[in-house]
Amino acid sequence: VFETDLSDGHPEKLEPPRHTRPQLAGGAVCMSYIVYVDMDAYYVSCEVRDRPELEGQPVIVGRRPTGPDSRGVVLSASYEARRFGVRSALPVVLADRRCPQAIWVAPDFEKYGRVAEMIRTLLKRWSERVVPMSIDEAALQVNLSDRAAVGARAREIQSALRTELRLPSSIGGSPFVAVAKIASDAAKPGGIRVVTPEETESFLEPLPVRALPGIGPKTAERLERAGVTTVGGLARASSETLRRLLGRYGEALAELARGRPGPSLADLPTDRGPRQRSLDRTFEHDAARWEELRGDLEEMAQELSGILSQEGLRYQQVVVRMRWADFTQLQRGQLLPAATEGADPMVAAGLHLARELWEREQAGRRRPVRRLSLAAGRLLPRRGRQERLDAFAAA
DNA sequence: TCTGGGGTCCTAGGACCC
DNA sequence: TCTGGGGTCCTAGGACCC
Repeated sequence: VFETDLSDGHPEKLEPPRHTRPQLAGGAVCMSYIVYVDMDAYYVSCEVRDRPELEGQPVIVGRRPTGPDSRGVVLSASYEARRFGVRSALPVVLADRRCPQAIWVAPDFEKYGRVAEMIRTLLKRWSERVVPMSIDEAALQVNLSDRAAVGARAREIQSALRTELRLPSSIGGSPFVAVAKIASDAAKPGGIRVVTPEETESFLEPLPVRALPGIGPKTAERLERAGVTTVGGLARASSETLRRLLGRYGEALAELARGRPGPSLADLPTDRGPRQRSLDRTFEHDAARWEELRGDLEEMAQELSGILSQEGLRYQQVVVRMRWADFTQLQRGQLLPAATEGADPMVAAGLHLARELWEREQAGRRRPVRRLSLAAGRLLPRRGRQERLDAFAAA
């Protein structure tokens, strides 16, 4: 999450922000801290919570492979399992090979969502501003400006999570959201790391560029080819180099590397509704016939529209994605004339789009399909008023 | 080593509008 | 008949995150 493009057509954004933004240069005024809470081995911890006998065991959340060509990856691994080289995103086949004695637990996402709500409720005890950053991470504005006080607060929070919810966590502290997150990573597992403004540069300097949120494998590789491997190196890179390598985004990353703030917590949206809902299905064996795709797509549209209506959401866009064995993928989307609900328009649009992608592939390389995805976008909350001229008929 | 399922944001090009 | 400068929206693809 970085600010970019401040000047393009948004003159109001050039004005100083309403709130006090922490500053590094020019004197430390009101360096109010952010405490960043990141749960350890979250899915596994949720399971251990319900089954204490799993404590201290090598536990893997994921679907245990049934054969050598089982598809799937590990969702979460306990630290005991990690000792065998098992980690999230590792193919389940390899995980089973590396740690045959592991205890496998099938994922229960509803549970993880419920527990996440409990965590957020607990965190609100220490701050009115709790911003969920993902299912297992949250940032809190704590209105403290002294490292000892922040450390003490972090210990209180960590101990409440452990005793009241029986969940382990790692906590980072910094006036800057991104630095607080990086500090929580550095504190894993089970630790607390507070980085003062004065320490920020020396804390970041030696880290690999990959430690910065927003730098993934591709960007790291591009940087490495230019001789930039550490955050310190990134901070020292010239503007031209960054622009050439990473475009406009590069400047924002370098600012972060130099220890300057990204957006403040007050700028991060807390409870914006979802942008998209989607379902993905990876075939056990790549699909080579249209009938297989069609059947699955209809099922997925039924399920997805059901989820949306449960959430009270209408959709105005339908997107279909296909991935082939070589992992390349293609997508086609369609904007509907109006926000709508129910399965029928989704089935119709989905089939049309999938057919288009399918025909295109049949005209060319005719690869079988590995994964099929269906997404609904442009989501709007359902309201009780008429949205379409022809809605009278339905009413 | 062989890669799931769910999301987010950014960018570039084209169509279109005034 | 050929044309500027500004903007928005849409689509597709890419990178990243947990």
